[in-house]
Amino acid sequence: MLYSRYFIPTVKETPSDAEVISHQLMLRAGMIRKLSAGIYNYLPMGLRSIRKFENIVREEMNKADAIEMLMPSVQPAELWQESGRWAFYGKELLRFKDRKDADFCMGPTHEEVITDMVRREIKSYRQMPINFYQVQTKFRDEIRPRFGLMRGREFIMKDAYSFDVDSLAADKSYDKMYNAYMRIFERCGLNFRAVEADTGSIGGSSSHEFMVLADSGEDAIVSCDACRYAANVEKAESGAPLQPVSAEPLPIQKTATPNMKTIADVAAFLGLTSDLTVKTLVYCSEEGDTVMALLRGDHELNEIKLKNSLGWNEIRMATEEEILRLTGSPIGFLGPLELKEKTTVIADLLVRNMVNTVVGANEIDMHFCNVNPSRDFTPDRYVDIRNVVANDSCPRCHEGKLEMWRGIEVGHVFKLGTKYSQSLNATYLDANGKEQFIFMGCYGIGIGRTVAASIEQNHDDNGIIFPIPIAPFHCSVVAINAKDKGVMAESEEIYLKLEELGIEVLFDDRDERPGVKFKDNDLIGIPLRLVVGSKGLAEGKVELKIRATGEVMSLPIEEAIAMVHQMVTSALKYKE
RNA sequence: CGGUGAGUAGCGCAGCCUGGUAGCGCACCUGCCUUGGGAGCAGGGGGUCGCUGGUUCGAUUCCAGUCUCACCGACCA
Repeated sequence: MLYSRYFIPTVKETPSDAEVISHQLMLRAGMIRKLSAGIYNYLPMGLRSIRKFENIVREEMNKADAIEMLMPSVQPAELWQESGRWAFYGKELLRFKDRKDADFCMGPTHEEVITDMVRREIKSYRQMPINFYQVQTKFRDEIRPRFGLMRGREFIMKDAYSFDVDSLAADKSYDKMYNAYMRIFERCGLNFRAVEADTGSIGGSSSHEFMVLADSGEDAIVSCDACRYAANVEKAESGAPLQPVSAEPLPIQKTATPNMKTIADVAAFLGLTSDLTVKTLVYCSEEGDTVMALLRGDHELNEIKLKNSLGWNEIRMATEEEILRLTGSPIGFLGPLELKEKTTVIADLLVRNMVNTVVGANEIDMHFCNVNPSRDFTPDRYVDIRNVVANDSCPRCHEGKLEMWRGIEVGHVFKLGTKYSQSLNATYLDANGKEQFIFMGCYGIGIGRTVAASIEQNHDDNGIIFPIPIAPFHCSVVAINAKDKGVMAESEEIYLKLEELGIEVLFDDRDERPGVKFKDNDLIGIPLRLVVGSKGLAEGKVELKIRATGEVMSLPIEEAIAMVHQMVTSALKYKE
């Protein structure tokens, strides 16, 4: 490709509205341009990288016996009403009407559509296992789109759906996809973790997320430093053992705590550390049911765990008025004792063995001291409802400690069970002629997001450092002086030879000063660069620079070509 | 959805308080010069000042409405 005839609109200045590095660099390198909030044009360079990654995904999907197809991005409301998600999905689902006033939506995912197709076509156990996938543009009307391709509203996703005769077979399909995902992200040279995850609005029994480690990641994850346990904090189980009872219970005592509304205030006022107090939170369901959650003072509530333990769809903090009605007290002095109205009380596991702790008295400026669970109050249940923290002991091996990371979710695999096959009535006949529900799994990869995550992980002050498998071009040939006929002729010959070898080359033939060309080539992240100048040519040499390491070699022309060929070939060959 | 802020040339910004018809840097075009890390000189093109209405002799500037965008909040009892 001739740079002068291609389209790479680079910019020197960092656009003011781009916060994270990948967004800034994708804009500066001319890969994307914003059309509207969370909606982007993919310019040629951006598209090339995206296609590269898509094709890696396709290769691995095909290798894992998934079959490519393509479903529509516009979907009829009926299917969503049938599955129950038309009501459940909320505002993220972009809905609209056609000219006949019929309801439609932009597909945020395709479980309904694929299940509908499968229930019409798959009738026998002989037709399974089967797994369909597609690479499709999705639309989710995010509350707050940001970070460029990282959290767009319109985005490209690979999604796959497996169909099996029973749970055991479905587990096999799941494992196959899990392994394919491992290969995909390894092939891209990403530093990532597969972690246990909550299933969220997709539903299902269990799932793993594939997380690219990056400080800018929107998710917190933990991994054990001794065993293989790793999980999203939303899901991570608390493995900390109960503290042994260390003190004699003292008589309960009501104490004035004027204006001490936070745990930190109360603890400081009483001369305690916050882990010796109990914090009380009140939450409500959509229907207005309330629940009181008790946690050790230094811990955070995990809303997802609480929600799941109650079996509620949605959860929100109670308002001041609701709290006043329930406890008779303003915020800051809440506790499980002497409630005005009866409510469910759920305490975190670690609250059970606390001794002589502190809770609010449900009365302004008052707390109870020397409170002892089960003696002074009994929660309805003790459940793990807190967020794990760094250095918690591992819930699996109990030997290691948990480490915390930030991660970007680039892939997610789910075991769906029969959730959708039941709601959409997708059944087959087994070997005994008996009708059974199909077992499903679904598997997503954010295509654009993975490219962004890769940039997040691979860049320096000068710009992007693409790994060869997803770089828009493998190598650039930079002619130092476009007016020097000898340099141009030699550059072109090198360019053609490399292309003949199947290498994707960007030939920078522009009539620009060398500095401009070097800056652009660094910014757009081409992994290998051959510089052709008159001085080097006098000795029959060109310069090979490796973007990632900064390593520079002056080599005879043929050797340089061979070296590039060898480096590209070995980078693209994936070792099993 | 709430809070804050911003919309002026392709990009980044100034001007607005104190109304008189718009400017800077980069980018772009022409010419000269230059060619190993975003050069220099000279000349030039490009703006319904987000949109609608109001006040005024006159509005980018003041007022009202509206649209768009960005940032913050939804880690707390």
